Amino acid sequence: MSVSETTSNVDQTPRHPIRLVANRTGLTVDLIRAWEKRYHVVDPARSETQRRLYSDYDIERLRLIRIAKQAGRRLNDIASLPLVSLRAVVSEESRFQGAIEPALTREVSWTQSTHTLDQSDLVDRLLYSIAMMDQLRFDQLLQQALVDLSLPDFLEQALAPLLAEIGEATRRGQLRIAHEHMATAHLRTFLGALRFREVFTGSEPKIVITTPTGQLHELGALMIAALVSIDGWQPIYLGPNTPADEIIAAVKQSGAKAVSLSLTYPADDPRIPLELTRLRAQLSDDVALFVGGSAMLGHQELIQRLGLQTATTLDGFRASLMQSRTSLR
Amino acid sequence: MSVSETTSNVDQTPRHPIRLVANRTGLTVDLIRAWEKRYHVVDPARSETQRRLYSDYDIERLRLIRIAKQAGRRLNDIASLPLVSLRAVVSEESRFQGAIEPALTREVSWTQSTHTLDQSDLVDRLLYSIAMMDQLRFDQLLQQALVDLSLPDFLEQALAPLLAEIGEATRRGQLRIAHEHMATAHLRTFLGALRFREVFTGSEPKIVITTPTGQLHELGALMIAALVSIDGWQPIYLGPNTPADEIIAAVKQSGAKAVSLSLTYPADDPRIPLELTRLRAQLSDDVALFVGGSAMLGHQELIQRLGLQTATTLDGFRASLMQSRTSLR
DNA sequence: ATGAGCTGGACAAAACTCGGACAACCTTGA
DNA sequence: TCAAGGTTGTCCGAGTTTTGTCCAGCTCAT
Repeated sequence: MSVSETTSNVDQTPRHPIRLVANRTGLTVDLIRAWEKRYHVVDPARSETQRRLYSDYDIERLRLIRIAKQAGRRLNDIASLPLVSLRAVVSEESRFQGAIEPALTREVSWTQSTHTLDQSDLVDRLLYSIAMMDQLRFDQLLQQALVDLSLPDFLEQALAPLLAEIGEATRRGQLRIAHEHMATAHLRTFLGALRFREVFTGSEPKIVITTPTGQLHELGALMIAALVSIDGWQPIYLGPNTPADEIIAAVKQSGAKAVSLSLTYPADDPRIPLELTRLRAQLSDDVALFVGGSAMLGHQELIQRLGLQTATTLDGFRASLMQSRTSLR
Repeated sequence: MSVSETTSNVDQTPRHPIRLVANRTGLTVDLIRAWEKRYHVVDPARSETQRRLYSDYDIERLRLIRIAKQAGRRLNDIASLPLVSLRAVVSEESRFQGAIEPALTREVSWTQSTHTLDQSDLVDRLLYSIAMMDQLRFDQLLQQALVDLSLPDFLEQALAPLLAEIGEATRRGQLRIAHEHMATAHLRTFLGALRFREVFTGSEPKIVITTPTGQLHELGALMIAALVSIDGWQPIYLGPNTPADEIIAAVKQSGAKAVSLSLTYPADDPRIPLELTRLRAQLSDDVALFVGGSAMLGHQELIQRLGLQTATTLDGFRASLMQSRTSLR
């Protein structure tokens, strides 16, 4: 982190007080100071009265270190890594890359049990805030969960179960339609903003994300958009219910290298096969076409016949997408 | 145009007494005076008898400073920033909640923006970025416009014309449906995030915002949600297409004091009269019911008969809402 | 006349500083 | 397997700075 840190597009001018850093990183003020004292994780400038002043760069470091720590890294091992390596460590997650540091490639201890416990509790709390129609609380809980979990974990362990539970509870009459509406509208906002957590340079490969004609539910597609943006793709998000011809036009104009379609409801819409077939036929072969969502299961033969990529889990989707990215060059 | 910008198109005529400012900003009278004394946060004019008189400009300054403070800023750091920088600072924080880096706002933020957008030009540029399917540019332009304009001005002078133009251009075939989809989806995200520039204490009066059954377009409703939140209301946003019974349930459970419905398309849906009538009948008399949007015009007699409040302009809407707020106590 | 606004100053709570302590947890090696 | 020692989050106390609130004595509005 010393002088050797030449390349970084992150602002290094010190201007943030420690409180703001704590808010943004989800760390406590005490912890930020402790990390500084013990490991020199950051070296903030000082105001005239000795108040710490952090830069964007510092905040990014702290965020990444927090995530790496949560994935099981020891502070000692990562505290002095430059930002680039930290990014690498975090984006690799548990996958090994070897090129980083011998100390880092060793096995990571997973404390999964405590996590999953908290998770069910989280969903309950979220549901409760919805039932109370307490939008502020609902937002608070989502916010907190996002800080506590990495984005993929947040989507898979918090949001996906939550959506399922909301559907269930509404069907059972435990939630009114009004509750479901409020939750859906808020999640639409929340997920939409997630896409912009990443800094886009404009040089990322693009992926068109939408749902086909007749598919009105867009939350799944938005989850995908948020997810791919942390893996270095730039999503071209078209919202729900886009005809095949329009998807094709969007791909051509934007030069996208992939398309992701989310299918949820209705599952048996007769337009789905037509649209998928048309889409695959008109798209150039080097454009990958992903299909996901619960309604995908009913179209297995078709998907196979057309040679589409499918994704049953978000993680699986990320993996295949990663693959199709490397095969680009 | 650039340097002469101390005005930033917010009304600077001094007219508001300190009490009103306190109500609108959520600050105490003492605190406003203390901030003035210590940091010269504002410099209100005085009446002949030395009473402070604040302008709209002052009120917005105070609002923004309150938000920035809540995000962890120190008063000293922000007290003397010009209005545009304050807006930038706040949007840096509010763009995404939680532990997040500012993405596209970086070159905009903190330092004064060098170029201010020409109003007439703005909509054209936005349209161009849509036609190019350049989502990053589109977002950048929106973000910049929001820094240059106050929120009400942004909605009225930038967004409303833009939406009209998008509709026109699509009808004329100058934009594809794909373009319109992309723009709409992005605006949905953008507008949704605006609602959270405010700091809610939970003590604000609540207003349920939605569109009735059959009305699927939600951007108008979202504009309302963003707008009322700066006037000290807490929106309970239900998304589009909510049945009257559900609206009623939401009002009852949340204790909302007002309802705002946005009607755009289709204008002649036969369900509209039914839903409106039912709604007014079931809601208690002290709940104000506002109807707005272009499709409102076709239902004048009904609206009159039911005694609903209408709003043809956003400004008019704000005014009547303000009135119904003061009449609460 | 009663309530609200004005000023200057006092006061106290909150927030930040530092050094250090401590308990919970983990790793390691006998 | 258990003890020793390392790691790490949290807390404490005492001193400083920042910030919110309150007061006294005054003027002014209704």
